Amino acid sequence: MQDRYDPRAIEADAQKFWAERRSFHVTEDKARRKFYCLSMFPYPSGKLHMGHVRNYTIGDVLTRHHRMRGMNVLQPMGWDAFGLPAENAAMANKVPPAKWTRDNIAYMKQQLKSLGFALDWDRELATCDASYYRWNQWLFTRLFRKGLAYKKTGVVNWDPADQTVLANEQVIDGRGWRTGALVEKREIPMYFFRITHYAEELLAALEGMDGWPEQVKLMQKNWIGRSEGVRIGFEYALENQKKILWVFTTRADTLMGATFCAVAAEHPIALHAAKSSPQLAAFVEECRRGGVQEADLAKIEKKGMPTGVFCTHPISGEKLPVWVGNYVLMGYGEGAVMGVPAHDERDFAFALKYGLKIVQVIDVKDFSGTQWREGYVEPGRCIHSGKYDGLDFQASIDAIAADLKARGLGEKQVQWRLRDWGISRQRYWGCPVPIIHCPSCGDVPVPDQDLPVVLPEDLVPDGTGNPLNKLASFVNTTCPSCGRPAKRETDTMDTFVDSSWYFARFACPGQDTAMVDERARYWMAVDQYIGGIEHAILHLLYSRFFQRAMADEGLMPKELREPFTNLLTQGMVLAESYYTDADGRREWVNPADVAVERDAKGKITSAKRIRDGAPVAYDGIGTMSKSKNNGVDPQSLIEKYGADTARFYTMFASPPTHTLEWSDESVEGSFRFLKRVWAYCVKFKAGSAAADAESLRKATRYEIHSVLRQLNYDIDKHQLNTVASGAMKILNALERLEGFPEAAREGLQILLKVLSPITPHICHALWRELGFGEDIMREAWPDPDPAALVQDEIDYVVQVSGKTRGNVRVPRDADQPAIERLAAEAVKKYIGGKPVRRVVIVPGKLINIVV
RNA sequence: GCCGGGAUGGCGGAACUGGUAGACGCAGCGGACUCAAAAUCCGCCGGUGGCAACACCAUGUGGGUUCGAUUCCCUCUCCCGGCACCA
Repeated sequence: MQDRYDPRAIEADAQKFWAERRSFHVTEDKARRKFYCLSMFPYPSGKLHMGHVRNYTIGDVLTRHHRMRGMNVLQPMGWDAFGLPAENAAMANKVPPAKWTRDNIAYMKQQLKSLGFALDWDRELATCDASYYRWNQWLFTRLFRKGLAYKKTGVVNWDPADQTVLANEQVIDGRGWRTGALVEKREIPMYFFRITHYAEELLAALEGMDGWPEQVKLMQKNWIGRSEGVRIGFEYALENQKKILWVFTTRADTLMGATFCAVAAEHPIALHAAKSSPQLAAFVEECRRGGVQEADLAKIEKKGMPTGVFCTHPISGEKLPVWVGNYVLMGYGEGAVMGVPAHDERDFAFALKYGLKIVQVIDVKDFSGTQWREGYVEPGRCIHSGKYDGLDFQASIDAIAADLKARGLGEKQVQWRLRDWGISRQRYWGCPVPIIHCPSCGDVPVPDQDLPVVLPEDLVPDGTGNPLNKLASFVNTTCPSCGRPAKRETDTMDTFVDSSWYFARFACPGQDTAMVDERARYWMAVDQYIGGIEHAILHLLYSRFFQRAMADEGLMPKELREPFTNLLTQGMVLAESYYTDADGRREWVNPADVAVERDAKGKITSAKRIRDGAPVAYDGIGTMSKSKNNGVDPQSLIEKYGADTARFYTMFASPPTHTLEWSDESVEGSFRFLKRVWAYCVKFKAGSAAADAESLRKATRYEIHSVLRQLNYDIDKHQLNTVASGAMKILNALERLEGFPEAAREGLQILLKVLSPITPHICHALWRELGFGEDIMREAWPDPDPAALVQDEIDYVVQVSGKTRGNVRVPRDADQPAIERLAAEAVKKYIGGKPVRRVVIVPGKLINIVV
C-alpha cells in the first residue's frame, strides 16, 4: 500500500476497473426496484464549468447511494447540442456549427469520464443527430394533424439593418447587438404548440407532485396563471357599423367605476383610428419600437393617446373614451382593458396623467383621489354603483355578470396567463420544421417515409439570417400531396423542443423505428431529476406538456403524465471577481491570479495580482462569467487535486439547493481530509488489533452510529453537505481512539461506505487495500445499530425562564419528578428563593423551569 | 414592473418537528516537529466588560405570538433566479 495519497493513480485504476466490468451498464430488471436518476444534460459549450461538476456530482452521489440500497439505477448522459452559441462560434471562427459542437462533445465527454461518474454511456445521445431529431419532426407532424401544433403570427425582435430576427439575448439596450440599430417588433408566421390545451391539467396536477419543491410548483402555478373573471362588451360604432369592444377583468365589481377603455397599439380600433390621425399613427409606430421582452415592456413609461372613438358603458350607458395604451398587451386576454382609476394603481396613474375621470365605487377607507393609497385595490362593498350598492365582492360580480349575460354583453370567463408555445426559430443550427409549403395544397407535413428532414451540416451562418434560406437544394422540393414544385420550411425548432423528451429517449438506445418503445414504460418516470433553478418554469413546464402529448399519442401509458417524480433544483456556483483600473481601462483579473492580505482576525484587507503585485479592487460575488473573468476551470482542479477532491468540495461547501461560493482554500481543506482518510487507513493496515475496553467500545459505537443515523436522515433529504461533514465526524471519532480495536474496524467500514458515493475512487482503492472486499460499490449501505444508540444516562439542558443555565445527567429510567429534582438542584442559584410557576420538560432533551 | 427565493462569526455553512446558536470545515493566532521550509500534529478562536468565576449583547431591519424563536406571523432593506427567441 502506498504511504501517500496519490489521486492520479488510484482514480485511473478505479475508472479502468469500472470500465472493464461495465459497472454502470444497466438493463430492465423487473425483479428489482428501478431508479432513474437524471441530471439535466449539458449544452456542449466547450468545456465543463463548475455548475456542471456540481450538478453531476449531486446526481452521481444519489445514483451510487441508491445502487447501494439495492435498486436498479439508470444514470444516462447526453448533449443538448443545438443552439445559438454554435452559430456565434461559427461566425467568429468560420467553422460550421456541427464541427464546433461535435469537437466540444468529444472534449467534454472525456472530462466527464475523468470525474468518475457512474454513467451508462451506452445510452449517449446528441440532439443534433438526425437519429434523435427525426422524432421531434415525427411527433410534430402528429401534433400538427391533431391541431396541437398550428400556424399563426407571432411577434419577434426585428433588426431593420440586418433584416433579421433577433433572440432576446441579442437585443442590448433596445438595439441589435451587431448593428446597433433600434430594434422593432414585427409579426411573422410561426408554428405553435397548443400547450394551453393542457393548461387546466398542468395546473391541477401540481397539487399531487409531492416530490417537487414548493417554490417551483408555486412559480409554475403563477406562470400558468388561472384567473376567474368576466368578459365585458362595450358597444361602439365604426363607420356606422355597430361593434363590440371586449375586455376581460377580474374586477367586474368595479365596473361602475370604469371611466375609459384602453386598447393595445395593435388592436383593430387603434389601427383604424391611426388611418385618419397622423399623431395617433406616430404613437402606434412608437409602440412598435423596442423589443418584445416582458421585463422591458413592464418598465417603460405608461403612455397613451385617445383614439377619438367612444364606447358605451354596458350598464350605465355612459360614453367612455377609448385610448391606446402602450401598457396593454395584445397577447393577453382581448388586447383591451377597462380603466377603473379608483381601484387599479396603473389606471390611477394613467388617469391623473391624462386628466381622466376618477370615480370611487368600492367602500375603502381614506380615499383621497389625488394620491395612490395602499388598500384602494382591496375588495369591499359597492358604493356609487346604483342597484349594486351594498353588495360585496362576489355578490356584485355575480349580479353584474348575470345582467351582462342577459343583454349579450358579457359572461363569466376563465382566463389563462399561459400562452401557446411558439417553436419557430429563424435560425440554422436546429431541428428543421418538417413542413412543405405548396402553392396549391398549403402547409403539408412531411410524410413519415421522407423523415428525417436532414439539416445540411456544412453551412456557416453570417449573422444576416438563416443560411438555409439561400440553399436552393434544401428549399426547393416537391409537394408530397400533389407532386408539384414546392418550398421547404427553413425555420428550425426552439431547442426547448429537443430537451422536452430526451429523458424518454435515454430509455430506448438503438431504437430506430420508433420515437420510444416499451423500455420507456419500465424506466419512466424519472425518479430523481436534478438541475438548475433557472429551469424552474420553461424547460420543466414544456417537458410536462410533452409527456402528456406523448402519452395521449399512445407512446407511453396514458396515466403516466408527469415526467419527473422528484425534482432537486441546485443553486448557482458563484465566485468573487476582481479588477484593476490601470491606465483608465478596466481589466478583470481571475481570482486564481489574486493574492489577498488579511488582518489578525482573518478579515481581508487588500488584494494584489500575483504576477506583478498590482493592487486589485474587489467587485463582490456573482455568477462565473467570461465578462468578469472569474470562472474557475474544473480541469485545473482535477489535475491538481484529483476528481475526488473536486467532488468532495462541491458537496461539502454548500447544500445542493443553495448557491455555492467558490473558495480555493476550502478546496485545499477537502484535499487535506482525503489525505487524512488515506493516512488513517495506512496506519490501520499496519497496526495490530487492540482489545476493546467495554466503555470505550460503547462510547465510540454510540458516537459513530449517532452520526450515521443523522447522515442517513440527511442523505434521504439530499442535504449532502452534512453527509460530507458526517463522514468527517466519523474520521475524527476514529482518530480519537487509541489503537485499532474492533470498533475501529466497524467504524472504518462505515466511513468508507458512506463516503464512497461522494469520493468513489479513494474508497474503491482503500476497500480493496484493506481486504474488506473486491468492490465497495456492491456493498450494502449501512444502517445504524439500534443497540449502539441506547445510552445509560441522558444529558438534559436546564433552562430557567427560557435562559440556558446548566446541564444535568440523569439515568435513562429516571421518572419525571426525579428529573425535575435533579434539574432544580443543578440551577439552584438561578432560582434563588423565587417560586416555580411552571416546569416544561422536553423528553430526552431539555427542562425549562419558569420562575 | 411582475413571480419565486435568500440573508446566521473574518469566510462556507450547522441547528432533528419551536428546545444549549455557531456542528463540520476554511482563514487567523499560539505551540510541537525541522538547520529551515513545506507537509503533518496539538491548542485557541462570535462581540463587549472582567484577573477570574461570570455577566450582558448577538442569527439583515423593526415589531408580534410563545415558558422558549435562526425556525411561526407582519413590516422594511439589500442580494440572487425567472419573465416566454440564452440554455
